Amino acid sequence: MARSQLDRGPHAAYPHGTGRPGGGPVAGPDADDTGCTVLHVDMDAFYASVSLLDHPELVGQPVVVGGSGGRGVVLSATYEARALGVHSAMPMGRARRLAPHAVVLPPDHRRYAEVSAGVMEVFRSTTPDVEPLSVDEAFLDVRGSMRRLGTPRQIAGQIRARVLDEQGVTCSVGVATTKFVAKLASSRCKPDGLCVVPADGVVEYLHPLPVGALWGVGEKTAEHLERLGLRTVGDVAHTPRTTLLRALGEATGAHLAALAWGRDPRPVVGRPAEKSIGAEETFSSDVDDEAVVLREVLRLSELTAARLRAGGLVARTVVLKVRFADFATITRSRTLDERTDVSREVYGAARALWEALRLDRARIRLVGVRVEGLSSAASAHHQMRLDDRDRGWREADRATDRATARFGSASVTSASLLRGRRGDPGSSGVRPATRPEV
DNA sequence: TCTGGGGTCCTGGTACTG
DNA sequence: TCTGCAGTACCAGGACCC
Repeated sequence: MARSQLDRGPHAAYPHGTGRPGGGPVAGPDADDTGCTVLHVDMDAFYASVSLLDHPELVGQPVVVGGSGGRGVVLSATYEARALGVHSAMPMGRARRLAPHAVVLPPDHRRYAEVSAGVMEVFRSTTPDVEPLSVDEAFLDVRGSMRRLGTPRQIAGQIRARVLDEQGVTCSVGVATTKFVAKLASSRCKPDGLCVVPADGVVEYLHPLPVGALWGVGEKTAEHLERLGLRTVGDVAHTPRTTLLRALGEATGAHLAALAWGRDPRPVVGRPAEKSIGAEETFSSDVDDEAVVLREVLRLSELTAARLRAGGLVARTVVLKVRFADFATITRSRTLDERTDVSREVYGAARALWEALRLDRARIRLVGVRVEGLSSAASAHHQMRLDDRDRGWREADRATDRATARFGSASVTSASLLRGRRGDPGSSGVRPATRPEV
């Protein structure tokens, strides 16, 4: 989806590959695709496009998808809304001022997952080498599919046609020799575009672009580079590597030095294993009541631990995140003696971290709970059987998971969470079973 | 002008250990 | 027993991406 700086940057020096002074197209739908076996497919305004499938009467109108609460941000917007200045991640209040007549739709994540699965199926029937980046974009390595399906350009065309035909939404495809350049190309031919960056045109394509086009350069790094007098990718490319390393650190400096010359050795691989799982929640208004904060920490701990168990994982480290009313954010973490997937243990660690902060009626905007150091539960549980310190809690969690799977997430909750919901209208029709307080 | 939520990666500091 | 050192783990924060 178009959310990065890449997407928001000014257009390429040779947009849509109409040509370059004194030569063939440096990039565009008709450029030479020899050796360009990496495709980046990015759905156009995905959430908004999918929402319009269920609201065809709104096609052609400015539509914004986002939370309707006071603190929501724009998840996606149609190109008609974008023309008015609305973009994703923008606060909803500001979007409403920019586009007062825009229709605001709430997100429908179930529907997005459905369409995403269909799109990914198109990708996988094209090549087994698919690396999903998110629900709406993926890298494809089509080297092994060319004999069957044609040139990379032809394959890109087939994918675009099938996605539109089967799912009713458009996508843009970048075709290049590397992931970075393919991603850049797809972002710069949106919407509903195709852009090939030929192997011998990469440097010419990259160097006029602003530094923000480099993958990993956000607002802060761009400012940093600007202070060094570096405004374009070409400026970065012609800066001594040692200077970049000194200014940006070893990893970032080396990364940018390579990307600026179009060097990106990362292969297209399947989705790597998750490294952390977490949940966070922004309160609808700032909270200074510790009991309210702890109830939320409990709910987030249970949610996080349930996701651990659903994935057959255990975690070693628990991280508590707190954002204050002034947006200052801190994190505190604790590494446990034993890996766990038990809600009570995750909450226990998170609560201890909260108490160690010793806050005195601080105004809290957000709390979050995250677990890291993930590994397979199968091996960890073998160890745990030798010391079944939490057998009862683990069994309670399993029972909760079964009830949740059967009756929905509202069916079982901790006693303290139930108290927190007192006065809320019941919604499930299933009488919630309470769990012991933790 | 007001900044969500789910993540990854990197950096620098500190503590621990052999 | 103490000290210095190097390697490693942990911790906290920042930046970035979608």
